Amino acid sequence: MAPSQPELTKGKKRKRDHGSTTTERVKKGTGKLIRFEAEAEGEGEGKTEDADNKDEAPPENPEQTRDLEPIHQKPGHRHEHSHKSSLHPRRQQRDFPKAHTTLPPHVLKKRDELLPIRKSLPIWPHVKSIRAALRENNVLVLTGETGSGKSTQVPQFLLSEPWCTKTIAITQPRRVAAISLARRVAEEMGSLFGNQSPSAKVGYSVRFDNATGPGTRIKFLTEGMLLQEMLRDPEMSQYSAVVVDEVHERSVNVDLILGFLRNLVAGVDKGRKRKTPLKVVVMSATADVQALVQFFGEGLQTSARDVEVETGDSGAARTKSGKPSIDSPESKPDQSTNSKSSNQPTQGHSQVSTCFVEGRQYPVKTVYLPSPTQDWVETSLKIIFQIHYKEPLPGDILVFLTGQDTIEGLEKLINEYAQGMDADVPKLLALPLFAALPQHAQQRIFTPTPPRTRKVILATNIAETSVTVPGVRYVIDCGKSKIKQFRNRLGLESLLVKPISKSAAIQRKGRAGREAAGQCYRLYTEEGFNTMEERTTPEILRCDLSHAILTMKARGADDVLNFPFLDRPPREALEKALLQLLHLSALEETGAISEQGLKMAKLPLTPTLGRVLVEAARPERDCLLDVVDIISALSVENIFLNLVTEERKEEAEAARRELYRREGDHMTLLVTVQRYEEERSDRKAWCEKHFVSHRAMQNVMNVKKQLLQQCSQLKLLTSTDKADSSPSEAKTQAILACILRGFISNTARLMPDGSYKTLMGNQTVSIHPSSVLFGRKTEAIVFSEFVFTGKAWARGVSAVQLDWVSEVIEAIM
DNA sequence: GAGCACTGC
Repeated sequence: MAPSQPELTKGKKRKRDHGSTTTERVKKGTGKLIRFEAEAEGEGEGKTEDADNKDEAPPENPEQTRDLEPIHQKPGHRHEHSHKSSLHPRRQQRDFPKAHTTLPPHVLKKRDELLPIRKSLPIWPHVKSIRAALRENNVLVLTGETGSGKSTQVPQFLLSEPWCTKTIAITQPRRVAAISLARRVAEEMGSLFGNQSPSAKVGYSVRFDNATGPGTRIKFLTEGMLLQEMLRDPEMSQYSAVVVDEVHERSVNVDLILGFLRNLVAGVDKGRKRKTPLKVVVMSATADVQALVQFFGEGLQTSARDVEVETGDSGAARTKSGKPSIDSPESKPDQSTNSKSSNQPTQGHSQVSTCFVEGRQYPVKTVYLPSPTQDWVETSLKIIFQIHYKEPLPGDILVFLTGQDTIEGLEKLINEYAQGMDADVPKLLALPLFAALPQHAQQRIFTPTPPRTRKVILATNIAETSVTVPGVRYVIDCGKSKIKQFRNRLGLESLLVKPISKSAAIQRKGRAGREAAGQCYRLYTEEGFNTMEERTTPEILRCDLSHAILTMKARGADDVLNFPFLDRPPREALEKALLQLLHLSALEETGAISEQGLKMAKLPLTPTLGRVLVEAARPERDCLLDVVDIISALSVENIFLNLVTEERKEEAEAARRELYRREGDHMTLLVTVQRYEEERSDRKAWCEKHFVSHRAMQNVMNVKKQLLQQCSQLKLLTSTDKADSSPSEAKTQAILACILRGFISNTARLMPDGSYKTLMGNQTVSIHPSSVLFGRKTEAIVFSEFVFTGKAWARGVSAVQLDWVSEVIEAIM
């Protein structure tokens, strides 16, 4: 039962990553960071802290970090940079606030407190080489492991550079990260934050929340936000540099950003050349340096060849021989920055620099199972109690499982077994953690552990990247996760339990070594580990590409088959998506983006939902406001609460009956949103009464507001349409026609045997039990979601007439 | 005839 202890580490004294004197500092620093991450999870975002000093401007001191003694210069003694101002009129134009006043004392104090922590970060000694690298070249690939400090320090290092006259953008995959990093950097710089004051130098931009001002020089934003900006301002004229962080996570958005940036720095975008070059820093945790360097290096070389052809410049000819630097960082651990352009001084800016920064991590011992198991719940249970009896407190346990059901199963078992423990054994506190859990329940992992208690956090993938659980010294990893996979042929998504990659396993293990030395129990054998894929398949290789391609077309990247992909999706997947966009009339027959397609690309919606919206704005449909309500409800998590017990389910059914519509789920959503809005006194109580999620409804209202704004910007909101509180028959038909136009590939007809078969593809589908049409028979259905979980399910279903469907199909084929 | 990893605009 007990997993074997690995012989390698047994009895051997574990070596720390650093000496004992620095350990204290490190611990202090780590602790701060974790508290700060935990705060960011909460509401309010601490915006009040500096609020009473709104008018006080911190000193502008661009030189401050240059000599590694940034903060020790007295405020007010700032350097004058008249030469810089005359060289860069843009800076004057932006009128970045100047420091005529002293800093608020508490802001100063905080800044000075943080300085020693900053200085102890592994990235701090690299400041000179990072700056030199970007003076020499326009692209830097920086590899920094967890805890290196790259996300907070790199933008600060670059701010004082002569080329940096505008703003630095730094992207994050998640909202919380963008917001909390911005707050941290503001504190470190002794600046106010966000839009507290026009002089605030650090800000962030995430959906529904833009906290930037005229003085913003460092701007943290989500990847999606940057992409939207890139559609509106193709040259990225407000930025001197773009830092792309967490590239190793390889979201579709990051892949698009990298492709666009490569074209931009290489100047291959037709007619798009910036006056001053854009500096690009690509930051990644794992050592994918070679692929990234090659990716940008090839682009630069192509452009250098173009220059040669155009100008006949003999100097440029030499670029051809200048290969991009492809040294792996591990091979040169003592040489922090590599650049191959030094031997070709005439060829500045045509190469890619690399930099490797070591991480900060305590050692973690790995323990494998002697033989494979299928029963993770049972095995986890044994290991949890084995750790609990054997290892001293403190030291919480983090268990990685695949989903809600296994988590709840294990939680129940732990609680049962824990009751049988002797009174002298410390208590065990099992805490589930998954995204669908209400916010307050998720917050429980951040509350201090009660005395003589060990926390056991039972988590999904959410704890791998999104949430940092404090206090963990033991990790149990089942080696699997649920992965979404798009099937091109069927056009449906499936969620499958699959083995994780080696890099994910290493990431999970690392969660045990954030605060002290730890242990990682892998519920698989060492051989099992060795057979795992090296890295997780990037999302772009396993998702529906229609949205990505629409974005590319909207940005003028017309030749999608030759787009610079870091990983090129199979031709079949690209063609499938192009065809889908053609059917949606987002593209012309020639493949060029249509006027309609451009509007769809600018909406924060999938192409299908975007198409529904655009259709609703047409005069003959004239139902935009109702459709916006439906789309808003479809854009958020399920607005109807999931009930567990049979009794509560029946209660909910009865309470919701007045909302249900026989036309299907879409009209039911419309009525629910309308009734919620009609409720003027207590919407929260209304939600509780109808078993509707209040949080989800608040999100619906946010999305609705944003969509209406964008509709008016895109000149879609010009109709005479009025939302009726009870849509007429004709209105209902118009609404369903719009839904059909977007989801024509998601239609099915009733077969004589009572099953449904899709009209395009002849696939059997079933109406999902969550639908109001579950168990009903109607001649045809249209559905907004098509998922495979053991069986093909249609979710978000409306009843339609077969001849409506045929009409649309004939029109587009 | 019964289900849902995680982000994000």
